[in-house]
Amino acid sequence: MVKINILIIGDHGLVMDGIRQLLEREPDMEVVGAVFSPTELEKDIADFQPDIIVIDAPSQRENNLIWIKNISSQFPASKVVMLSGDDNTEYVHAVHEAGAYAFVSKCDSAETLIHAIRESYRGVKSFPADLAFHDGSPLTDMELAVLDLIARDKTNSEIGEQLNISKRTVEHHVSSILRKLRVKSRAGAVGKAFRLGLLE
Amino acid sequence: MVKINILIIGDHGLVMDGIRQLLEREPDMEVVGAVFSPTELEKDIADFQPDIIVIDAPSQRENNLIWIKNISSQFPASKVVMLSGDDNTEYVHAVHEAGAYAFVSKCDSAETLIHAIRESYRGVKSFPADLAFHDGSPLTDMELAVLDLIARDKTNSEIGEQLNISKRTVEHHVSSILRKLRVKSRAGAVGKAFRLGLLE
DNA sequence: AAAAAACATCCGTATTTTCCGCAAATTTCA
DNA sequence: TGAAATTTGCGGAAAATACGGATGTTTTTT
Repeated sequence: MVKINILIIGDHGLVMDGIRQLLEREPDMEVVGAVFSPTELEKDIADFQPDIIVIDAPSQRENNLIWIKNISSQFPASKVVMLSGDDNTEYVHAVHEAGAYAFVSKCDSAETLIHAIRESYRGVKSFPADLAFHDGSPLTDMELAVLDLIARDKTNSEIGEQLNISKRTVEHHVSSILRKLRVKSRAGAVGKAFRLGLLE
Repeated sequence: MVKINILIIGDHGLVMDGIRQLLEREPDMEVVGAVFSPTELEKDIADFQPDIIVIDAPSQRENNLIWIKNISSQFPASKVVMLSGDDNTEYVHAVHEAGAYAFVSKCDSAETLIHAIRESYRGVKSFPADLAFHDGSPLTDMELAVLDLIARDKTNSEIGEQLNISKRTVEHHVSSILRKLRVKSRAGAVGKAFRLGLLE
């Protein structure tokens, strides 16, 4: 079985260990790493290749938002689940705007966190009910259009003709798609897109 | 909207025209061609690229079976819907064994034929209820294994290592996959495989 | 049991496509 | 007004694909 790879980011070793224990009890989850407020977040993500990043940072709330923005824009295949003691509406909204997939209050149960991780992995966002959200693709409209044509057996040149852009521009979109989905090949991108529900 | 491309093969021009009229009334279907008992079936399939081939041949029953076998083995992306006036059990069974996706008796209604075409297009076989059938992949086990790894972002070399075969052999399987699914690229193969239900 | 068909394995060569790095102008939107 | 998106170019290495050819095994058919 393919497990959900989870990276934990936090400040409190004790709390992070507790979360790790909680998640390791689940047969479909694996904590591949736990790092303290990272200075090299990109490297950590590249190393651990997490499907889910659980951020548990009681302080430095601005930093959290910056991290989330960076992750969701540069590594959208790693989905952020925010675990916070502060659940005022503005903050929750800011976390969502930043691109996180879930917001779980520390007042919630462990089941809530686990459920939020599974849902995020499936591409479904989980936020407090008082906010209405839409699931967004991490890809832009143009990237999605390109990806769709890739899945329909088109070459970059053909895609360029069809979308009235140059072959070179298509190549650029393709490389953005590969980076965002964290794959090496267009075939891998198509596979991942179907599994993530981006295509059907 | 992407229409279902249909090629009609038959002996009786009048009947074929009637079928064409029936099918053209459906907004999601397009009859891309109609040929009499073809001498160059391969060429016709390559030209018309049909999703569905409706065979309506009252005579030469052996030929029908041979055609179906050739189509299903060499061009499995074109699914055969057999339209026959002869619906004795042995013949229905032979048609199924040959690799057709549906068997419709001429005693049936037009709706039955249209439904059978849509189901076949989705990869679901339609045969008289007295026979039990299983949907089969047109790909061999090895080809399916290769295709799965392609969808998981692997290169041919990586696939070779993983399956303990040479890169060359992988290339051979890939070309078989492309031919059978009638696509030009591995990315197109992955897209088609997901849509046909070969992968998930 | 023998013949035929399908499957799996391997190799060479030539061409096409993909993918990456570097750089930069224009548009769009919050 | 910045940040993100879109657009395009050049050049080059790597991967994929097409086109041939060859051999042994397994399965199916006769």
